[in-house]
Amino acid sequence: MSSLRPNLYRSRWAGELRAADVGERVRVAGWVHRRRDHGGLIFIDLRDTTGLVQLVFRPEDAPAVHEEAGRLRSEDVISAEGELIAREEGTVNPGLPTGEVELAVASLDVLADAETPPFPIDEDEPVGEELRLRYRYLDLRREGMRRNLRLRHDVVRTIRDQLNAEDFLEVETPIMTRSTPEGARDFLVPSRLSPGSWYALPQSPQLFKQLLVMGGTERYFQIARCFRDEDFRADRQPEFTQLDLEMGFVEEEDVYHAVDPVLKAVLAVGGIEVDLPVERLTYADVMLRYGSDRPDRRLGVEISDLTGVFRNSAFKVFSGAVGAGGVVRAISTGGEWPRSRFDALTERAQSLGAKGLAWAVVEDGGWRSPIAKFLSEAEVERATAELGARPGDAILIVADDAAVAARVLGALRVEVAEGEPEGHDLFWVTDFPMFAWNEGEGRWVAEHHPFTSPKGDLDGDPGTWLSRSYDVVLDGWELGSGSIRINRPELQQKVFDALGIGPEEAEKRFGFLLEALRFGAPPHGGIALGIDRIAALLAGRDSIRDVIAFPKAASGVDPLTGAPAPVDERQLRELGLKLDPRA
RNA sequence: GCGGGCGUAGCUCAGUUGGUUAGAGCGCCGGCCUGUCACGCCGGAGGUCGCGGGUUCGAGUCCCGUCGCUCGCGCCA
Repeated sequence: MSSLRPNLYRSRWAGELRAADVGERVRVAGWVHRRRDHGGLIFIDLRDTTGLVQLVFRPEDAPAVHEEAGRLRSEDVISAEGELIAREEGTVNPGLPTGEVELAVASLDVLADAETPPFPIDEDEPVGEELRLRYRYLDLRREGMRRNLRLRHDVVRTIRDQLNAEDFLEVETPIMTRSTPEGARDFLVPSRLSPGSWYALPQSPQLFKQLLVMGGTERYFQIARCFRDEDFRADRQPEFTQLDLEMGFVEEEDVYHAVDPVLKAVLAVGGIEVDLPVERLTYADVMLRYGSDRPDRRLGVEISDLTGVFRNSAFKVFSGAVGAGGVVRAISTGGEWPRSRFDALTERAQSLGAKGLAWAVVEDGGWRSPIAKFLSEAEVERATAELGARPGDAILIVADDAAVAARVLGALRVEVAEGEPEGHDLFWVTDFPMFAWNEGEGRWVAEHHPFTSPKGDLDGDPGTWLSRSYDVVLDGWELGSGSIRINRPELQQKVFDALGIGPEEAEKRFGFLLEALRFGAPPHGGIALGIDRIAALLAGRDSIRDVIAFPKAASGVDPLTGAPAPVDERQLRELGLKLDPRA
């Protein structure tokens, strides 16, 4: 901490006092972190935002102050003044930055009393999350959260520094905007002045950043809050923060060129070194080899395609799947498992949508497996070779359509991987399919979003189109995602058409975008990086809640404020709203 | 919407095959203690075993329901 204006409460930061300051009259202020009352001597560890310093109260120095110190309790707020003294030899605490000194307190002000906290502040032992969130202001006093918030700050500051140096302009976009239902569910805000009409909170500043570039802001960024009304995960909150970025007159390489150094600088905040340029893999490649578009490659196990081996197999489960347009894929990994492990994995595979899971253990003469008797020697031999499996290895095989096989084996490879992954793994995934078929709705939906430039045979089957989009993945986490956007209205409408959004509906929902495109939009593209996820990863936390000051609990409520909460009848009336009595 | 795990003292947890008065560590309260830094020693208070029902002579433990928390699936362009 650099500057400090000495005032009524403090003349110095507690955590910055050093041997060089010995002899100085010092006043410090903060919370009672811990007390050690020896009856005679009393020691108090005083905590402020910079750290701890030991206060010592000696009855022979100031009897009244000593007596008052005896009444101090954890988390009382105090200001203490006295001479900073050197600790005697043998009483130095090498574990504390201020361990060579202590403050001999001559006067003490108790600024506020504290009730006993519901959980310990002075140690980072795990505490139930709901309790932590209910008393978040206490949780934030703890070392772990203080470190996490600092880390997050460093991440954001690094991003700003980097982009400022590259002449990006930070621009704010609206929080109250228009609902453009395509993708996640919107949070809605009723309009008092236009009863029956609603604002929506932005799922991302997507359209605004495109409009900014069309508006001549060729390099835009924002640390943007985004809102999505979907169910929670450890890495998903209804409101979250993105680095949102967009550039004009660019192709993919320009975006990588701009973002790679940002990634390098940001990850360096957490001590992660990466070499540039960041590696690039295609979607088709990662889906085949890892069964996921955001694989953790450090786990080692890779998926092998055995479709060719079993195309004409006498085992109809395999050849039948291939005949129906599906695939046969497998993973192999070391270790002989009990039957129960295979049963459990089969159950897991089925819960992920597989019809079944074939398994085998490689032995010298062939496979020990319930399906071994259906397979020819040649098939077993080729499959074993393809997998690179050795005697003792377990093999898990899925025969299904490609998407199911990828999903199931992608999950199983994570499940069977052994040991803690070491190091870090950062890469781009490129060449995503433009659309995914939504079984439930019976239509194509955009894999990224409908403003992404497609590529491939645009006169052919939309299912074969690829998109000019890219994700960046670190250690199995999707850190961000972006694309080169459409900059011509007729191509935009073509994509809308493929999505089943006719000209009339497109005009209604996205008319302002189509109109803007007609006024001369440069080729443009950008990306959004998840700040919460990056911070959580660098902090070594599984949950982004640990890097958000005031997150919602997994149930969607804020245990601290009680949000969401009912509102007054009067407020509803003003908004022209009436609750459905059935609700 | 679906599935897994959890719910016992303020906190973190243990609790055997269903069996006496439900325990531990930390915290809290009181006492003692002048060099501690996870201070130490002595003593003490503190429980709707999430809630409701059931089985049983007897339930923290078994069964059913329900609520809450959490992780995942669906969902999340």
